Amino acid sequence: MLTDRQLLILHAIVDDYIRSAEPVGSRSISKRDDVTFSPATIRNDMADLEELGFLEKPHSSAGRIPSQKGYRYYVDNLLMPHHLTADEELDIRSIFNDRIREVEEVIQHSARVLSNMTSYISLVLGPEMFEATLRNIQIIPLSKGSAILILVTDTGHVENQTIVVPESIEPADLERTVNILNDRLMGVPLYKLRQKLHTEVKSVLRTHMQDYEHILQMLAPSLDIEKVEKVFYSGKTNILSQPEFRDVDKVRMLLNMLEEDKTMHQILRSPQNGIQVKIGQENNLEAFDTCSLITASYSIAGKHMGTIGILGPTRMEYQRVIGVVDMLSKDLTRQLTNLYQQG
Amino acid sequence: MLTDRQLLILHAIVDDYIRSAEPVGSRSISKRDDVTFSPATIRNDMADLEELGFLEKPHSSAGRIPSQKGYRYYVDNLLMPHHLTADEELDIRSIFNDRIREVEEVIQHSARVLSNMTSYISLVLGPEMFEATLRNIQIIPLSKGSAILILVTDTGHVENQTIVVPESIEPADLERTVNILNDRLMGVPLYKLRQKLHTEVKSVLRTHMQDYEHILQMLAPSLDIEKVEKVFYSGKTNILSQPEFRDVDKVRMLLNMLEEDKTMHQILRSPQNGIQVKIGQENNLEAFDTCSLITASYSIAGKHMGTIGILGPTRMEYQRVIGVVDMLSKDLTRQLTNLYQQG
DNA sequence: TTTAGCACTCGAATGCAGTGAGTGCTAACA
DNA sequence: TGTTAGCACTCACTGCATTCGAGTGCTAAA
Repeated sequence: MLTDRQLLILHAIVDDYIRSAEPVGSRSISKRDDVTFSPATIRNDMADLEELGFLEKPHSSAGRIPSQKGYRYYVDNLLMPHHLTADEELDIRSIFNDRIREVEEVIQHSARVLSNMTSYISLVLGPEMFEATLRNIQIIPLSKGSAILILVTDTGHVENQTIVVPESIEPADLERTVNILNDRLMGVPLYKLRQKLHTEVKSVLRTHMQDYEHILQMLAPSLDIEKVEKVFYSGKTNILSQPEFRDVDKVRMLLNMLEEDKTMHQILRSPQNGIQVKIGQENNLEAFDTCSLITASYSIAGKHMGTIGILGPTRMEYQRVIGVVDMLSKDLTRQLTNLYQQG
Repeated sequence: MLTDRQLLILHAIVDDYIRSAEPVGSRSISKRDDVTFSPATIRNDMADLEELGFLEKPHSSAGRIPSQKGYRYYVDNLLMPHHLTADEELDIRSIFNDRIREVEEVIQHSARVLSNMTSYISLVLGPEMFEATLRNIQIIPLSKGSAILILVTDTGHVENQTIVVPESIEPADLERTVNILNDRLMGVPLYKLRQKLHTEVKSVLRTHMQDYEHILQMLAPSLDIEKVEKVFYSGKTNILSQPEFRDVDKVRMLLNMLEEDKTMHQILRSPQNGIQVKIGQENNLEAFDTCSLITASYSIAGKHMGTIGILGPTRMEYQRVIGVVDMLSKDLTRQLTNLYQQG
């Protein structure tokens, strides 16, 4: 177990390093108000902390920097809860000041605010529309052979696609089809649409419509909702101000990774509630070896919607970021639930 | 006027510099197959070209690099038309291979292909829905106090917003309202919706609906379509491979500029037809001083839709990029027109 | 157990030749 | 008169030696 003094020193080193990005020496720590020991004493404890794996030396004549294990201990045991400043509260409030027009708009706005507040990269997954249920379906004829198919979910998400309408199908047929679809598919989760289409809807269509084969063919590809959701980012350029990203190659590696939708999707998809902190190699991704990821999920009426998070260097202001992300995810959940809860 | 030899040398220097990004010396030019003069002769012409402003020296003992004026002359007078390679044609074709589900999807896909082909940043403005006309309007009730309003344009664009529904309005009222709106607003350009709402629609609503004031209030903000369209990018990280962007500060300046939607919007908005090439300071934007922008517009059935383009260093492969952008914009126009032309 | 003292380490900064790619100028040449 | 060979000159870049200083580890004294 670590002694009180070792804890104090570890805490001081992490704090200092997060602020300055420079290796921390024994002398500078001994000068802090909350530290009363001499540099030599601190050096001894630093050597111990290094042996235990909490600190590392960039080279033998430099100060110490926290290791990944050091950050982990700091986050798990030393962190005090963060009380949002008045400015921070205002920033978060500002998201909900405007009239909410669209869920996605709010989420993206949140990402923007988050990256501005923290100077790191903010990431957003969702809203997760896969498990949402269908509220309404529309087909709007556009030209001779094409129409727009629109799906509205109970969470207010709108999905639209162009579909090709076979010659043989009349506007009146489309109208009847839409009525049948709304009648039979309302309340069905999106991922079950395809299946329902080929069972229940098929048999109903057969009894009512002459050309039901063509209609089925027209609808099938559109109702096969894919599971891939886009990941949104804000503040990608923020990391360019961080000293650990002075190196263009490192920046490129990181930014390229962010373009890999599948990987990022996987990393962000965490149905777990509450704040999650992944430090350095805990992300299991080479490009993120020197980054930390702080995420929280948001939901609508208890239904998991997506994830919002912050990506920064391992040398990150954990306390503040955790506080802000936590608050924002809770506010999001409350406000969206408020707006969309089943009435 | 420039002599033939000077033209040859200017051409050679620009070509070489575009390839190598290194100042070009007289000796290396004299070694080219198409050049038969000695380095000394070439030096004389280089001095002349410098005096005329077509070339510059980074420092007195280095080779020459093209000036902005040099690039301009190169683009205007020396460039040969580019014949697309088989691979390039394939890449462009690939955009239209998949079933087209959405205009925006195609446009963004185009941007991605374009940035991959060129290794520069591709930008896309549009599709321009401001002048599109309304094809259909829907209001889908969501919960007690909220609904989704959906606008479909003749170009297949779908716009949706959440609206707040006053307590006093019944579902039946909404349905009647939608019918009136479709009856009166179909074919109206989006930018005239607001005006029409307060004149024609207002008077019709008054005669049919008891609570028309509330309904107007509910609709007004949603039909006030803003003119701001988003600019999409692809390949932002590509410039990190360019030697002129070794400097993180320069990268940050450029990428930050790309986030300024208003400025970028203005820069890309050019109703002019055909290829446009803006070199360096011609962009009138400090962050773009060492960049060139190549743009072309695309349209649907003769109606201007948006702009697609490439942003790279002034040391850009003009010939190839111009060829590719030109081809793509024409293909886009053809394919989209095909799909959405008034039937 | 803590601290003062001291030798030691090593990266960063500085100064200084040497190198070489490139230039401009002059004089000779076709 | 236009072209070219020759040559002195410029200047970024590289490598090397030197200094500087922040920081360490160790030892011995308090």
